[in-house]
Formats: sequence, C-alpha cells, structure tokens
Amino acid sequence: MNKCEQCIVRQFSSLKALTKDELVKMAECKTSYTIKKGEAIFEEGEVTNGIYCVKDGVCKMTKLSANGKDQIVKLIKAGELLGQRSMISDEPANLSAIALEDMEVCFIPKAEVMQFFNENNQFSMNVMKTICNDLKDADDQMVAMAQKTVKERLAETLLYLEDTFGKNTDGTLHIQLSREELAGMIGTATESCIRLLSEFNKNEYIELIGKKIAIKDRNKLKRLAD
Amino acid sequence: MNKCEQCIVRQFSSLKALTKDELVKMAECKTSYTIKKGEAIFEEGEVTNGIYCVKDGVCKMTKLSANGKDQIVKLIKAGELLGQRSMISDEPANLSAIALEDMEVCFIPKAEVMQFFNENNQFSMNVMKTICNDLKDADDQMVAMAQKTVKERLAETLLYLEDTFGKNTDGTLHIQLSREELAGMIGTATESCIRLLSEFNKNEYIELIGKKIAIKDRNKLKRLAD
DNA sequence: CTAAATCTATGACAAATATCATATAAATTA
DNA sequence: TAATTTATATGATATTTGTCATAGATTTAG
Repeated sequence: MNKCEQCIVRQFSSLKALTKDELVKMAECKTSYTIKKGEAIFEEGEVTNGIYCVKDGVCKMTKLSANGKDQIVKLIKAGELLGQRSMISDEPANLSAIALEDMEVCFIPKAEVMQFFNENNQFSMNVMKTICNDLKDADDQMVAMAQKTVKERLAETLLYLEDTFGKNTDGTLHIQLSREELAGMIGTATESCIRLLSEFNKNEYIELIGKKIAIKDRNKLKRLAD
Repeated sequence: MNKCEQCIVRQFSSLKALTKDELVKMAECKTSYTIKKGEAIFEEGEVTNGIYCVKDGVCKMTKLSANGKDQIVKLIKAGELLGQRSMISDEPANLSAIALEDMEVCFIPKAEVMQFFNENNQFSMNVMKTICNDLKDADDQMVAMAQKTVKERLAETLLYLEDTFGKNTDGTLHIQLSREELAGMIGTATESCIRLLSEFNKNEYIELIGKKIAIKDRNKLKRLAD
C-alpha cells in the first residue's frame, strides 16, 4: 500500500488541504487500480460511492446522446479528482469516465471523503471551488456549442489541447485523440472534423503527421477561435 | 425592513437550513430591491460581493457571445439564489442576470453568507448540492447543444417552459419570452426559431395566439425532443 | 390618435454541416 | 505474412441552419 502522504499528485487537487493524519487515514482506506486505455473507470448511470484520484494518465468524461454519438464533456488528467459531483449530489454518475491512456487511479470511499469534508473546512472549500470552476467551464462551453461554428470550436479545442496537455519534441500534440474523439469534443460529425483538419493543414495552421497533429500557427488559430 | 423569517421563498432555497438567529441576522444586513422588467440585477464581469435571493419574478442568465448574440444559459425564478458561484469562486459574474418580469430581490453581503457557510454545515451542503445540480444541468445542456437539432431543442425547451413556469387559463405558457429570447435559449437565429414555431403550429403541436404559445400535443413534442 | 419603432412572419438564397459512398492507410489478428 | 478490421481521407449530395430582404402586426412615444 502506497502512502498518500508521499503521492505528489495530491498537491494538485483539493486533497492538498488534508492534514498528515487525514492522509494516513486515506492511505488505509483507498484502493489503487490500473486502468487500461479504452477501459471505463465508471459509466454513466453507475453508482460510484466514492471519488477517484487520478495518479497517472488522462481520461475522457463522455455522455451518450440520443443519436448514438459520444459527446466528450471534458478531459481529466493526473492530479484531478473524479466523481465529486455525483458523490455530493448523491446520484449515479452523469458521465462515463473512459481512459485515453493507461491510467493509475485511487478510489477513496464516500464515507471517508465525507468525514474530511465535515472536519476540514479548507478541503470542502477546495472541492466547492473546483465544482464552481467546472460549472463556469460548462456554461462557457455550452455557449460555445450554441454560438460558434464547428471551425471555431475546432481551432479553440486544438489550442486547448496543446495548452493543457503539451506537445512532443516533434511539435505534435502530446494527447492522443482519434478523429472520432476530437469530433466528439467539438460536437460534430467525424467526417466534418477530418475535413476541417485537412483545411487547416492546407492553410498551414496545423500539420498532419500521420494521425498526429502539430500546431503551426497559434495566432491564426486564435484569431479563428475568437 | 421585512423579516426574512417570515419570507416564504426562503423555504425553497439553500436558505431553508438557516436558524432563527441566522435569519434575524440576515434580515438586518440584507437590502431589498425592485427590478423592472428588462433591467439587470448584475452584468457579466461585474463584481457582486454577495448573493441575491429572488423573492418574486423571473430572470434570465445570459452570456454575450463573440457574434453579438445573447445566449440564455438558464432561467431563475422566485425562491432561487443568484450569484453563488461567483461568490464562492471569488470571481466577477460570468453571466448577466436580466429581469424577464418585474422582480423583487434581496441582496445579502458576502461576509454574512460566508459566516453562515462556515457555521452552518447544512446550509453549505445545500449550496453545494445546488451548484452540483447546476453543473449536471449545464453538462446535459451542453450535450444537447452539440448533438440535437434546433427542432429537437425547441421542442425540449417548450416542454421545459410549461413544466417549470406553468400555463395560463387559456393554455398559453405563463412565462413571457420574445421570439428572440426563445431563440437565445435554444441557440439559434431568431428567424429559424420563428420558422419552426410556425411549423409546429401547422402540425398542431402548438398553437400560436398572438405572441403567446400554447402547447397542444405534449406527446408529439416529447417524441420530437427525444 | 398618429407616426415611429419594434416584433413577428415569411420568402429567397447562401453557407454550414451531415450523410452516404468509397478509397486508401494503418493497425490488428489469424 | 496475409487477411481482416479499423481509422483516416475525400467526393458527391442532401439537409439544416443562417442571412438578408421585406411586409404586416403590434407596441411605444410624441
């Protein structure tokens, strides 16, 4: 059993407010999992009864829409927590969490989290601020979906992906998304997404290197995205 | 100065968790406002430094998008609180709150709210649950914007408006939205919204009575909305 | 009450986007 | 390795949606 106290990623989440004692307690009740790329941590409608702390890897939070397409609502990376909203609302998960890379996550049962919640004001405040931030992002994204064109949203998303997940030495986006997944993020058909990537490629805003994407002209993309 | 203790609408919000003493304290620090239809309670970017409790009336929460259109993110009615997210995040308002009818609202300064927050666990839990609910709604709405057609979103919205705000004796929706505002809710051009309303009218899903809208066939609308 | 402004409505057309078909490239499996 | 599946790419076309123009209806202001 690894000690939570020595786990670096906790510094990046609400958990940074926990005391040494609380961390020891958490280490005792947590369960560690390895999740393979493509596997679900949990799925929409599932009762989770706790939260997950992402130690390594990235996952997508998706929702299946009536037309059968998976909409990617957000991406979660190492250091972030999963399932906080469902836990607080006391509801089944509203979104599925699917690994985009091999992941390491720790599960912390609801009972313990709620105890930290009640005893540690800073922790609960941190969680609340995180959720408030998620709400702001969701509102903004909703407006983008409603008011921006697919082209604008693609430009915006490419910049977000580079800013959030960085790039490889060859300049390609570090995060590996299929065209279908990228389309699922911007809310469009896969073919439309591919077509616009080709267009961006021709215009030299980006470069397509096999399945990978390298951003060539941030400014032009930024201007496009508004 | 009216007593918060005797105010019925507090029962419908997170404030229901407050004790008698806390309510007395709140009554002493609150400010009451009358807001005329069309006026703003606060605007996007404004620092609010507190929350508003809606005593009467309905307002729209909007965000101005880059193309100059106002997207309506949500509607708030009597009994609900406004500005909680900004207060907790310690940020300027992300959305504008504009009265759709004449309103009565009470402003409660941040300092007092935060004190209740720290001293009354049930209250802070209520606020948190409300925000979690807002987050779920926002995520769902985002997916709807991305994946549903304008027609589906219009059908969905009409049902939501009847369910949430009720109807008049003649069957028309009680809430008064202009075609432009309705378009702003579903995220489309005003003309497209009007055109679809005409179509729904021809198909007898709804009836247009002047500027008012009456739902005639809930089932067909529901089937359309998915 | 009348004139002006605003809102609702509709036609004509343009632009954006989705769908279907098909080809090629890449990855996976037998 | 060959065969099969899956992912990417692109053309052709249909559908959806937006934009511009205009007209009538309603509301507002003088």
